[in-house]
Amino acid sequence: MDLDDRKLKILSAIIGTYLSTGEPVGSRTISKYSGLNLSSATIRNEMSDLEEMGFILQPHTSAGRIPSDKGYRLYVDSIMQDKMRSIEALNDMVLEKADRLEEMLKHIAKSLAEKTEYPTVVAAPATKSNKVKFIQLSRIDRIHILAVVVVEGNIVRNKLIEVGDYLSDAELLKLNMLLNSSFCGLGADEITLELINSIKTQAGDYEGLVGKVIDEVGSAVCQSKEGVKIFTSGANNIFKYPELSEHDNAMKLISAFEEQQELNELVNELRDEKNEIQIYIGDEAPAMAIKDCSIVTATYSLGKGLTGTVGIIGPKRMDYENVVRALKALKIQLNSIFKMDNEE
Amino acid sequence: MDLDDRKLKILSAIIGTYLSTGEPVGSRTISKYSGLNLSSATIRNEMSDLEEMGFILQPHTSAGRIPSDKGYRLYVDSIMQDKMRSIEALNDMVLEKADRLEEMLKHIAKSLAEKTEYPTVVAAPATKSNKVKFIQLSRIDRIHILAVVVVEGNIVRNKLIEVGDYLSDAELLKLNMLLNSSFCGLGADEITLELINSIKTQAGDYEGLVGKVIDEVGSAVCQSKEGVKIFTSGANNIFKYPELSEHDNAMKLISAFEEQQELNELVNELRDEKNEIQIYIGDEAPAMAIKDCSIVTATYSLGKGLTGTVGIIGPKRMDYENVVRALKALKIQLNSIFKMDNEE
DNA sequence: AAGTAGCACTCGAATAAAGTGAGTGCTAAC
DNA sequence: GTTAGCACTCACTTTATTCGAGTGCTACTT
Repeated sequence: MDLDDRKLKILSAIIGTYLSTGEPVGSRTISKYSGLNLSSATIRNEMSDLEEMGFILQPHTSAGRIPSDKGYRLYVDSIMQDKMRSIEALNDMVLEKADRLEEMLKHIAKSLAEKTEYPTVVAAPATKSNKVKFIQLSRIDRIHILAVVVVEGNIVRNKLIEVGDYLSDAELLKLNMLLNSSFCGLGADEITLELINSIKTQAGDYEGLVGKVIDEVGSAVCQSKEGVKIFTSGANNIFKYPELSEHDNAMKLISAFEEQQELNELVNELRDEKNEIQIYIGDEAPAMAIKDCSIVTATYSLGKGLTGTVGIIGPKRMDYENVVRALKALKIQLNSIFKMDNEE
Repeated sequence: MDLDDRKLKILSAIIGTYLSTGEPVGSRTISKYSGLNLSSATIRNEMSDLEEMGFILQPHTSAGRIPSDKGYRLYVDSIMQDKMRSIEALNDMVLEKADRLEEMLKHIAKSLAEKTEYPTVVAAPATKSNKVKFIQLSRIDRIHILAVVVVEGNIVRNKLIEVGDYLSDAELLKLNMLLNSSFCGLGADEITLELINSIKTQAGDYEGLVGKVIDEVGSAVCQSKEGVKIFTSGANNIFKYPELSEHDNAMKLISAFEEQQELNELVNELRDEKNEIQIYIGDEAPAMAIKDCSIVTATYSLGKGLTGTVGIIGPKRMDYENVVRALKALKIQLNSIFKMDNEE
């Protein structure tokens, strides 16, 4: 059977209507409001074909049709682009330039959730090899040393370390110089066990302390995939969509958002090298918790392999057009922000 | 009318039964299982009295009785202590000693939520006047200065500041000395505008930079009540209690947990000077979102006026005994951890 | 051959009616 | 004071009924 133009138009009308109502769509509705000037009977015949082809399905006999995953897929792949209506862009999404990356990401998650009315997930940038920019040990009091590690992208980490003996200023200075001269500019792949051992030896009495600092450097620098920080917002939006707020579904989703574990895996799975916007419908996404949802993700880049992921989770009947548009706009903003950071 | 011993026993039986079943309790149930050896008719008479006195109520005629807020109140105030069964204490709640306070608090919220199966809220310690312990500016690159501020309780904050001109090591050292000698040991009440102005003047060309640092010092030191960090966990537990997972309620609760705004106010409202465990039943707590819940809070102290709050939110029929016990145990643990911190 | 009107049919959802049973209050007897 | 007994209440369950949106099929029109 052939998916001719008319069938496509009808399918588009069905999906469009279903997106906004969430109710199965009947032939009469399409006949009246699609502007195709066809009787409901004709529509019915076409619908019958579309169903046979697997693009739509009936929840039960004598109900209207709803899009199948395959139907949604066709929609986002081909139909959507054709009708990209001109809607005001997302430029009013204020991204105050936060000086801390984390705050900014949190803010992004929140803005996006408010704007789109869907739950959002933002994963912090991760890279296989962040480079160390700066290390500093400071004495806080007699027994506490504060280690501050800054890596590229100006991600700051600090760790309080207890020491047995008092360290003199001179000793601290020596350690600082040792650490900085050894590590600055190095990425995870360049920090070898050999190097670490050599430095520990050089540290002499302070091997323990230096060891702890190096641990921190390590975790700052290699941001292991699993450990990437993610920020979520708008989980409560699921209550706006009846099909998601049904008890079991809601529980799964809320749990996933709280635990973050599954989201983390999901986001990593979905980290896309091709740097484009991606749409996963239903089972296409590798996460049980959202198998009744769709997720749209964008990979943003802060340059030099520093990439993170932004995702919007919604019902399958989510407003793909606007979501995609919002993510595209966001991507541009993020890129420009990073450029600003660099130029200043 | 008199609340004699028998009435008390019956009330206790009603509440006990209701706590575990969540269903209205009938006279026959009490007659059979309470061990009082009274007929259902007698129980009915007593129940009628208890209802008149306001301790229990009927959802509708011909239903069993459920405890009223007043009944719960009496229960937690007097009945509960009498029957403190010996249940294994909460010593298996592992509190790995995290070196960062935040991680520890997060961990506490999580453990507690898992242990009790209720949502939990932990508010970071706040005090009107934390004292500054240490300030340090470091140059990260040509245009970025990292300011690290440590206050008592070893809370570390850092802020990245952009500067127009390159600062030499000597200048940085000078600023560091100026800041440390000026602020160390001071609390929020001692940092006056006069002092700030004087320092800014001394900073000369770097007034702007120093101003930003002072802002950070200010926010670190006075941890303004509203801004206290709170950690939540186990919000998904509400789905275990039908009366809370009903759509509207669930939405309110989940939103409250996500926004944190209302929780923050709540926790502040409930910060208790008397340092004891407190129970708020239903409307007793000043927060709309949890008006159908009870909340049990404990105030923990890390010494020197550094107090935080731990709260457990559950249905009114929550297991007060165990929750109170868990919080008491937690309190002891927290106190001892802090002592360890000090002695080391 | 493509489109349409018409009609019988389906089946979930909404509404109504009937039945069930846990629970009550009251009274009278022990 | 306690209890057995009984009539009564009322949410909940079950069953039956209706309703209507929507379908598939057939026959008629163009």
